[in-house]
Amino acid sequence: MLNSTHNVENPIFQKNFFNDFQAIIKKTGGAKDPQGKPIQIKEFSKCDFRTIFEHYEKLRAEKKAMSAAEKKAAKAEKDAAEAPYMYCMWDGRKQKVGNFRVEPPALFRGRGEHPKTGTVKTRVMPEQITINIGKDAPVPAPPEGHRWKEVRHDQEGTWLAMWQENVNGNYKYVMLAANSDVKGQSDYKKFEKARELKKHIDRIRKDYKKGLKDELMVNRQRATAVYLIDQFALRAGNEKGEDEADTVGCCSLKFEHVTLKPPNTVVFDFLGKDSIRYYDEVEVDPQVFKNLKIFKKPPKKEGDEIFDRLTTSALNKHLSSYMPGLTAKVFRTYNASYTMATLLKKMSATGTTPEKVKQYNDANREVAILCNHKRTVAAGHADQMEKLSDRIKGLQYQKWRIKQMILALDPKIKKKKGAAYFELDEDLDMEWIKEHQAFLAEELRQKIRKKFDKENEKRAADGEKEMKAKELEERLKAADELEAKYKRENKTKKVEAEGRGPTVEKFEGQISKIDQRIENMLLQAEDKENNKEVALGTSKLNYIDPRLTVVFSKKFNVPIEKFFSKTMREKFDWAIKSVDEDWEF
DNA sequence: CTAAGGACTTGGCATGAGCCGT
DNA sequence: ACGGCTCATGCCAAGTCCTTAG
Repeated sequence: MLNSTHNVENPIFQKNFFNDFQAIIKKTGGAKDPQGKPIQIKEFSKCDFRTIFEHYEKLRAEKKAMSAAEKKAAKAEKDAAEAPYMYCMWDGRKQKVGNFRVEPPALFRGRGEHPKTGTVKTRVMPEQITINIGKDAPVPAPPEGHRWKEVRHDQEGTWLAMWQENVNGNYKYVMLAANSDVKGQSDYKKFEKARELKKHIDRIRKDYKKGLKDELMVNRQRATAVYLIDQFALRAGNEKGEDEADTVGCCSLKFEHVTLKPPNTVVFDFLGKDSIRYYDEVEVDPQVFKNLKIFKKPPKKEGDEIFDRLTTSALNKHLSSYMPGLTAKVFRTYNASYTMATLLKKMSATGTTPEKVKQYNDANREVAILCNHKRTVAAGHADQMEKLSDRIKGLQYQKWRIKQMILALDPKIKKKKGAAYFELDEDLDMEWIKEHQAFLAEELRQKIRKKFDKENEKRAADGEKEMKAKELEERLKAADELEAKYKRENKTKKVEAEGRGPTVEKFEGQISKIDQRIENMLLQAEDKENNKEVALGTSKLNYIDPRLTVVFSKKFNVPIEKFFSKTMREKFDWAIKSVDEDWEF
């Protein structure tokens, strides 16, 4: 991780790591110099860990350098070693296990400004691990010379093994994979619960609207919080400890996270789960605005909680009075799925498959934005967009040339199709075209060289004589000719018909193919740009009722594979086989 | 009531397999 | 067949929420 400068330069990371490092050095007999004399290690900045880093770099390089056959063999070996742990028997049925590997030792990183970043996460020993297994099942043997912490026969829990991690004292569980029966059932239950909320939502909304004016401050705070959770899909916001990153949700919002702009605009600006920034400027119900103003009234100041009379458990207790099992997070599921359902319903079934997929993704994106699912813009995003637009332009240019070839075959077509048809696209100018032509020529040269080298390699291998450099030069002339041809075309604005037996029909066929490719790439480009800082995966995986996607797929006749990957199809198997196209959320 | 314990879902991101255009 | 790139997948951290203890 020496290349992970973002972490390594963080002073908290350094301090936490160095404390643990010194303790471990001490515990393992102290440090020695090359002569074997004991020495004290006192300063992090004087330590050079590069040899460790280089060691791992070397291993990486070796792995990368393996031949395809070696890689295949290594993978087969790994698969064989893992095979016994991949599945378990659950009530007599074979089920896939999710995370069957214990987490290896590492430096804890955490997200955001985590006070414990850099701490050494130690190796988990069998003595720390509790096994949960059927009463009559044979207990798997711990590693030689070790024993399990405990063997339990808990019928209620869904975990197979459990341990406590040393950095934060969190529990870690080995559970079944997402495609297992238990996980599928609980997923189904989750969405059914959200659907049930539909029957109560009007009453709840009416109630909290009324509650916004409640005399009792506790109730008024509660109603305001439910309003925010329902309208803006905020998380519940449990209290957090001193030794965790400072993030908030609804109930833990602080004074400085909410700015009021009269008459009724509210600006939210805070770090939510995973220290992801939530920023939104919204108009709210006038009474909500008034309430927030009251909740922020002096002597309240920065650092104080807005909902000081409210806890998540009180809020959830209240919610459960409307409907058993109703909690804050159900609103997120409900509103996400409801939004998706509404958007999908509005769609028309016209267009090509990529267009329908894009429409679906657009709806998916709206849900992701609602849930504030973000990602950092990929490092090469701008470059990638540039490249994509160049490829589109390249196709437009290619199309223009083919059109000129049609004219070369039959100049009379110009009148028939209209002159505009044969004009250059407006985003192509001569400067770009010249650059592009140079690029195409260079590309051709590279190709020729590569082919030449390859043929020579083959000749050498077969014991034949290699071709001379002269031959390469000869071949490279093709690129020069191409350049000359472009030059001529630039001058005369005419393009000779290329290919064997060129006909207008053939060219038109090529053009419509290019048109289709351009269309697809434009969609792709738009999607990419819109998605640069929105993560669609989380909402698709956890919030949008998969049955909505199945219905859309059936109704609009788009294969489900366009929306769900293989693992997702397995996870949502219960949904895929349960609904027809009339199903509604 | 609060705090801690415990079990489960949700979340972003690194990575590596496989896909796609050439 | 190959290399670049995309996207699926695994990883594990960080939430939610229930239960239990005091």
